[in-house]
Amino acid sequence: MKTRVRFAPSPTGPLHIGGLRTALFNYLYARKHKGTFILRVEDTDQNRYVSGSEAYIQEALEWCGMVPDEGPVNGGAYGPYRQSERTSIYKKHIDQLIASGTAYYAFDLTDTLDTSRKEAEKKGETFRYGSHNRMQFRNSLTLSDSEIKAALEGDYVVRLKVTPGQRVSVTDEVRGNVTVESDLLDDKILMKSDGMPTYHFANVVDDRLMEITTVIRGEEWLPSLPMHKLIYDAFGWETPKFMHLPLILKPNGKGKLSKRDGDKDGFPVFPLEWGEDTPGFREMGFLPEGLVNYLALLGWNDGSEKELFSLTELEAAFSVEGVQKAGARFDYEKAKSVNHQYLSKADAGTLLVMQKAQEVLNDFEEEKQLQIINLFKERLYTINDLEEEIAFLRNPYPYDEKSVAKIQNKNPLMVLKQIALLLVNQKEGETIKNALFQWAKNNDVPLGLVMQSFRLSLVGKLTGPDLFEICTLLGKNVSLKRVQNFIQYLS
RNA sequence: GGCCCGUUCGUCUAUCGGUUAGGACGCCAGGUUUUCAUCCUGGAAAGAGGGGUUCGACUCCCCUACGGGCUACCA
Repeated sequence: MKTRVRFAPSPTGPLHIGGLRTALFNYLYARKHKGTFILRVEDTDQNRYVSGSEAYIQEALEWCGMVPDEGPVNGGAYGPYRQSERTSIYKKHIDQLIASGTAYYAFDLTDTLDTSRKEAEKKGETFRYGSHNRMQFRNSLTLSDSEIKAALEGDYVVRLKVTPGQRVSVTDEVRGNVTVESDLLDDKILMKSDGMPTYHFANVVDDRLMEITTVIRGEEWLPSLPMHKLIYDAFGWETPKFMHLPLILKPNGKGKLSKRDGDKDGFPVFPLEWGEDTPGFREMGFLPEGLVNYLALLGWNDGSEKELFSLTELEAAFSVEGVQKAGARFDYEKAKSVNHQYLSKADAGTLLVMQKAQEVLNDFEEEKQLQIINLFKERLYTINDLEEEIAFLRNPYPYDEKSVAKIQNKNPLMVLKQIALLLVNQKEGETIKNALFQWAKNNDVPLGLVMQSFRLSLVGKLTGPDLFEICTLLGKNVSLKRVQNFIQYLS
């Protein structure tokens, strides 16, 4: 049987990296098994629907290089990939369960249930609508045929009729068997009063109809897995395989990663920007390869010490055995470090089209842009670092006071005048490096003083790439001018 | 509270009964005939606790603790 997996997000806002990683693992699983990667949109909650999120999700997947093989627009043999467009399918399947007696109508008011819930809570218990109390409520199990017929004219939901006294056991590919007593399970609502299916029902029906072979999703679904099994059972269907992924946790503190954590500590939690106030990894200067690689490492490894994987390498290396059981804390420093590796290896052309590079390099001529990128790329953790790195190219001011203080009383003027002299006599295509070093040696001038004075005049501080490269980049005239300016400043 | 899942350096992780418990990020110290957020070398840093099983447990089992998730007509 051909492997088919699906990534099934809800369009309730931007996809965050937890969701993106779920998508990635689905994608990798599909590629590894030469299967099909499907994007299904679970838009059954009309209240939480946020327009633009579906497009966002697609753009994010595309940016990462994970384009779905099916969905969400190209219909075909499996019908629509948006659940809101599949309501007739769910209706048909609900009727099937009603007919077989594995589901029933319920007419209870939300208020009634809320009250029951509060009463139970007062007693320190959890309210459950199930075999022990379902006969106390208004539903098609307790009402007469004529009452049911009348009630069906108004609002109603459909609930799963859970058989008590059985052990429900399902296998998860990552954790092994998960077992729960059916007495503990709710008669879950399968169809809401607005006619939309709940997640649980739509999910099972669609996974079956779309011939999904392995369900790969976040660990938050693990507790409802036994209930899903019961829905499969109600239809007499075989279950697909299940793989529940560990959650991505806050960098520090309790709980799973949320948007607020990013806002607080200044790191992105979304792949792409969502509105102007919320930049994504792309806007923060990440290469998609860097993000994808880091995300793959969060909760998975290939059993070796290898850490750098291209998407293609991941497709081959991915395996269920390597999936971690415990939640993984998000670590922005590590993410940047991975990104740094990609940045330093990427070719200049790739880097130049990145947002920030465009922005800060725009007014240089193309050849200069390439020179700059090549000189600086090994120093960047994100492409956005470029802005600060090259700020001195426009001007080296203000001079870093601490650094100036370091050399001030060591007679830097003598050195600077010599540098100026060498620059004046510098020929096209030559560097003054050798001449300068030779002079320093002959006159017993410490090299540290020479280099620091020179760097301070060109850069304004004591950091940056190779100084003579910088000198070449700035050109003879600008370099000379800066040295003269610094002489003036010190005098 | 109930149920489910988990637990190796601060963090991500290797180990699938016998290892000086390895790597990466971060941190610290050196080095790269100049700086540095690059690069190289070195260092500090871990099996939650208690019981078993076994000749031998980080590894298998149980208990406790801790962490996470779920407990909606949200997904």
